[in-house]
Amino acid sequence: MNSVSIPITTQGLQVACSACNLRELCMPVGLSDDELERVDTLIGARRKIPRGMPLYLSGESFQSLYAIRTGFFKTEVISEDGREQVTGFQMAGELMGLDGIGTGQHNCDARALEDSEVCVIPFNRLSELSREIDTLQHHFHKVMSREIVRDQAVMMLLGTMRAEERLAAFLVNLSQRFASRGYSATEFNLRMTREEIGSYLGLKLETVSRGLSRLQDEGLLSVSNKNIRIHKLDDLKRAMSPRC
Amino acid sequence: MNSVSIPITTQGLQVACSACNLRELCMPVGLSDDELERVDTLIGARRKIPRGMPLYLSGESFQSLYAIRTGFFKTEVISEDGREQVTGFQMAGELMGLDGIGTGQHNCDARALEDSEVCVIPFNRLSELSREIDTLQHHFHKVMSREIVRDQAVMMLLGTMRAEERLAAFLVNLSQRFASRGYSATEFNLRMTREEIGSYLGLKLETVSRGLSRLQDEGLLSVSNKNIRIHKLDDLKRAMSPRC
DNA sequence: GCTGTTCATTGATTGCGATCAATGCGCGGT
DNA sequence: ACCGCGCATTGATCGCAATCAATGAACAGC
Repeated sequence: MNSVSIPITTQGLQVACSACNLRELCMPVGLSDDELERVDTLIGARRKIPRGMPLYLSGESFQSLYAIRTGFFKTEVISEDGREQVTGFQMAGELMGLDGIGTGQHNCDARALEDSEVCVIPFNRLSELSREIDTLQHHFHKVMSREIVRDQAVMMLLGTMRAEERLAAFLVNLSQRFASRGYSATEFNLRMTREEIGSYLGLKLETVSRGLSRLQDEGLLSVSNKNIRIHKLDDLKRAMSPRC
Repeated sequence: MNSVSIPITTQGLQVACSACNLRELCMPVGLSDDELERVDTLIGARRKIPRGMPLYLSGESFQSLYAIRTGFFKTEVISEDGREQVTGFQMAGELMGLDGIGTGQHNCDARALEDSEVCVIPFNRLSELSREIDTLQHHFHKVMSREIVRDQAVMMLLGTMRAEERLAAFLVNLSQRFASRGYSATEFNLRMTREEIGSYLGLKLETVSRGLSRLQDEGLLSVSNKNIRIHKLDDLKRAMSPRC
């Protein structure tokens, strides 16, 4: 436990960015000590979000970005005519709120799928600081760009893949993100319901359920409620491609 | 013709950003004369892209963003397993290439659908200048953010809408973009084929064709090859919503 | 002007995923 | 431990869009 050496604030236990174990995920590398110190001042506060509660809602004024410290979120867009769609699932180290910059209002709901904690990053401060620290500026631009690329990958999934392929792609993606955080790539618990998976993948919950059962029958994985054990990750990756 | 008073360079006829009639579309408003002058230096060159030719291809090293001066483009992602999907259609005043910032490589193909001309914006110069000019920085962040929001809207289209609804949404979107450029909102020529529309909307070309015929039968519009005349824009907007 | 090619339309049929429906399971609350 | 409710699974059927197929229209090249 390194938290004993960390300053305690009114917000509770605080870990500076410079000491955060998620640093490689959400901060640029190669900052000088001086720069790192200034980046530490970026984080305005922490916020704990209990499971089921919103971090922000569509229409709320945009002030800050949020970096997930612990937990799991979904973002969901609700259109004028009442359609809902999950646009993403976010986990530790990922940034939320980028969609609010354009209009000054949040454009989707962000909701915790389990008890979570985020770092609040006031956008004004980030803008200022990124004018002074090239590396930070470039890192921020990269993060936004990667979000665009991620969205394009989802567009391709929704536009061209069949149900089982989408499911395989979804699971492989989760697997990789867990792995890059030091968790098992082959065994994990889903934080979201079948319905939320379906909404994200453009499928109905029954189709998601059937797809998982099918992948299980094929021996690629085992499903037990929210627990997933991937037995043949290679084959699962192959299942993302057509006619195999 | 105001071009007689404009400096001529080796690139041919040049219009400074400060004098460009697309300024409101691709540049921030509220710049001082001094700032405007510096923004003028941003544009490295012009490039003419003949119909069918690529502006850039996936995998090429990313150096610049491109602002469309005239013409019409599509961007297309090609996945490892050979799937292709049109991820967007871009017209005058819109920015292309944002997806390349994250990896340093272009991530999709950008191809001219008609003879086109773009302003080349070296990304390094844009980064530098946006460190000095707050307004420019903020504008750039807004543009990126809006791209994310746009992509999310496409995700919703692909995830939740039926064929005819997608088609209506597509046409209404085109209509609005033409209108905001001073062209007719109700009569325009499509620059892309049915197949390209289908790829963008996650439909087959036959379905696109049938959908257009159906909207025509319903009296909402007339189709004659690539020419579209919208008769009832309000009803077309309503056709975006389920069961009407 | 003719020809070949690309693009578009329309019809017939198929098949995947949606829908409707019933049952089962797990978890939180008391 | 029991109940109640949300969540998940599985089956039966339906319907929309994909697919297969044929024809026609537009357009570029010679």
